[in-house]
Amino acid sequence: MLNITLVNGFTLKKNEIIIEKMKVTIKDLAEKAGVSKTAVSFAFNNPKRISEETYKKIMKIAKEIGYSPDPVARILATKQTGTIGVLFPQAVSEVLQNPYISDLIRGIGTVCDKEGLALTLLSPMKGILNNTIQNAAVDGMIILGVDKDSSVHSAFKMRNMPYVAIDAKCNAEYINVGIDDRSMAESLMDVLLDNGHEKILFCALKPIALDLAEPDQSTTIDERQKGIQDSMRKHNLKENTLDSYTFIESETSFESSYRIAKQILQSEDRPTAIYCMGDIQAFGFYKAAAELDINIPEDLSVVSFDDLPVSGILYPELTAIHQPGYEKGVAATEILVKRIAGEDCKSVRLNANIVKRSSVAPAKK
Amino acid sequence: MLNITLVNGFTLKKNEIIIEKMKVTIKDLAEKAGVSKTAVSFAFNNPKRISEETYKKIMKIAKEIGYSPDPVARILATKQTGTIGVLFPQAVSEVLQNPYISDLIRGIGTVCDKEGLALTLLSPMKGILNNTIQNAAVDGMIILGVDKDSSVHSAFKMRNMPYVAIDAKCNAEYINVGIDDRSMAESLMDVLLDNGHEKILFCALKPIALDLAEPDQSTTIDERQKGIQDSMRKHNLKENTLDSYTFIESETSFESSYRIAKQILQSEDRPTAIYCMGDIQAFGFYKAAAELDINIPEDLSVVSFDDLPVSGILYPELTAIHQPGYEKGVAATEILVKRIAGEDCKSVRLNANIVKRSSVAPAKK
DNA sequence: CTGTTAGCGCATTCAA
DNA sequence: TTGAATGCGCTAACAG
Repeated sequence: MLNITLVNGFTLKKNEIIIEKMKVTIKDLAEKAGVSKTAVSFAFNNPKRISEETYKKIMKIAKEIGYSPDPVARILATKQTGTIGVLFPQAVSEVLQNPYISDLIRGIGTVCDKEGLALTLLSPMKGILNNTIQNAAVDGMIILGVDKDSSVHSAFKMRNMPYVAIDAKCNAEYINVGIDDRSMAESLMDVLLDNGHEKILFCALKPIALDLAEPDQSTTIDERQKGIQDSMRKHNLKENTLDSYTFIESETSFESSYRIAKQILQSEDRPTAIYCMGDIQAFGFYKAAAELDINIPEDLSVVSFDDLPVSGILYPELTAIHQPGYEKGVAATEILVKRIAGEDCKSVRLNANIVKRSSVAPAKK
Repeated sequence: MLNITLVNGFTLKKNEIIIEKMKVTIKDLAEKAGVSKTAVSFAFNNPKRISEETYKKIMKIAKEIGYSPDPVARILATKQTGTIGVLFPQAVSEVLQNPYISDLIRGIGTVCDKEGLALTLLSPMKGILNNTIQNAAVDGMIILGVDKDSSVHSAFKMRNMPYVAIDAKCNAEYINVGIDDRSMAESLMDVLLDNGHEKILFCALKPIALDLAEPDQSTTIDERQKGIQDSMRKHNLKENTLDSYTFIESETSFESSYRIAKQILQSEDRPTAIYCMGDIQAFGFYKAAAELDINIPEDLSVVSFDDLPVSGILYPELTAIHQPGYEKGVAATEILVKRIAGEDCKSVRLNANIVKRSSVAPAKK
């Protein structure tokens, strides 16, 4: 394409009616100011290196002609993008339906703001996670809900890119930020079993089908299942009793949870207690129960993981594992920033705790 | 810094104990494969341009030595970052407390996924919005809640960067995606006035104090105020009666809304109706009311803007303006993509509608 | 169909 | 304190 440079600094593109403003570069500014490109560069990045006088002159002319350094060129030269990525295993539109994720991102965003970093939301390109890992222009990544796919980890290694996982394995070769899902799951199950519940429905988040041979199941769920079994053993229930419990999966949206809840609560032989893997699911059951005139907790006990701020809206108040979502985001990002700076870091296990409130009552006989 | 290149492709940095893997570049691959850099470039970007045979050879060696094109260098050369930014007037950690924003981002993310674009969350750098506009490495931006600050618009012009606003002015010189806030606000007020309410509390979102001389007040609120006055006029209330109504502001978090709600509902002379500018605030009032044994709608009517999916959890169901948050995000991003491609576009006004449910009852005398 | 060549815009080393 | 020269890794116009 032929560019005709006009005197007034505009460019006329052949075959296009558009007249677009030409980018004013460091060279233009240097010429107009009668200094070298280096001087201009210093003016913007390291003013101490040049005299007060030339600094002022450069800045004055910069304003006049509307110059500011091109971010991309600067990135190429410095090898620093000044942004970190959050890698989701699913489309952004899916993932953001879960308020827990918002909480996580809030935490990540807090540190980014503090560090002057931008935050980019990344999801699989053409369904392939590794494409994204290879092509994202970021200094480091935080990965969510990706555990067992080791190709992910080697992709990071190939790019030599620092990354930190949230809610993945804690004993793995990468850095993870999480809680003790197993023992927390146990405590939550204890509450139900102590109250004599026998017909319990477990409501998990739908496992994510990636570009993997076998559909991935997050280790978070694995750990929680172990915790649930720990509790059963403690209560002298055979482990395989778990099979007689119902285990369902739902999407991570309120509407989907609600739909499933409605269906379940209308069944003949409905459970007396619901064990949710996320508040968003408890939302669905609360709504469905209200509509069906099923009282919580008299007719139905509900417990859940997360205890998000916004879940305070639920009435009666939810018995739940208080999950430090925001703090997870903060911790993971702080670690990532250190790793980008070349420091060594270790996995972190954050504290969680059970909050017993009024959504559980003894099972009716 | 002195780099000693070792035979095995590792670099040893002086004064550092770190041994880091050296980046393998297009040049390395071209040499190893015995072809030109161009051939390699085509192999990755436009395979049809080279023979099947060389393509295979290149890709094979690429895998062996672990080559993949550097995203930043590619961006510099193509002048396309492949990412769009969402510019918030506040820190990400603030803004994400409002589920309405998540809804917006979901919509934006949907189009980004479809188009293969990354999405970066941008907030003011060092408190200055224009810094961010100047330095972000994106192809275009969507701006939220920034209206009256014309310096923002000239900053975009200076960078020659396409942008689209959400919830800003519709008759402005830039492209906006929004709803008819004025008439919607009127309908909502009608409901309250028709039910005989006279002590109404208006609950707005706290205006955003930017780096502006005068604190900005979003035009959304302006429009809604006009709508409210329209309704009052229609009901033969003097406009200045509005002054006798209470008008408060809250942060956009559930906790903040709840705190304020609790305070207000405990006052001697509490309002009989609450008019919320966002669901998140209605959440706060529902919770506070439940705790204070104030029944909705018998003792307190509540109406709101947004009607988010997750607000379905509220009981009794909320009378609200159904706001197409997700759709706004989609529409704005579709327009932005077109603008980046050089197409001309116009502002869009999306449909909203009032959903009358059970959170309103006649005022008690 | 393939390869050569010339930038993209900036930061930075080194010499002046 | 300043400036000339070089390179970052890639793409794309152009010539072969």
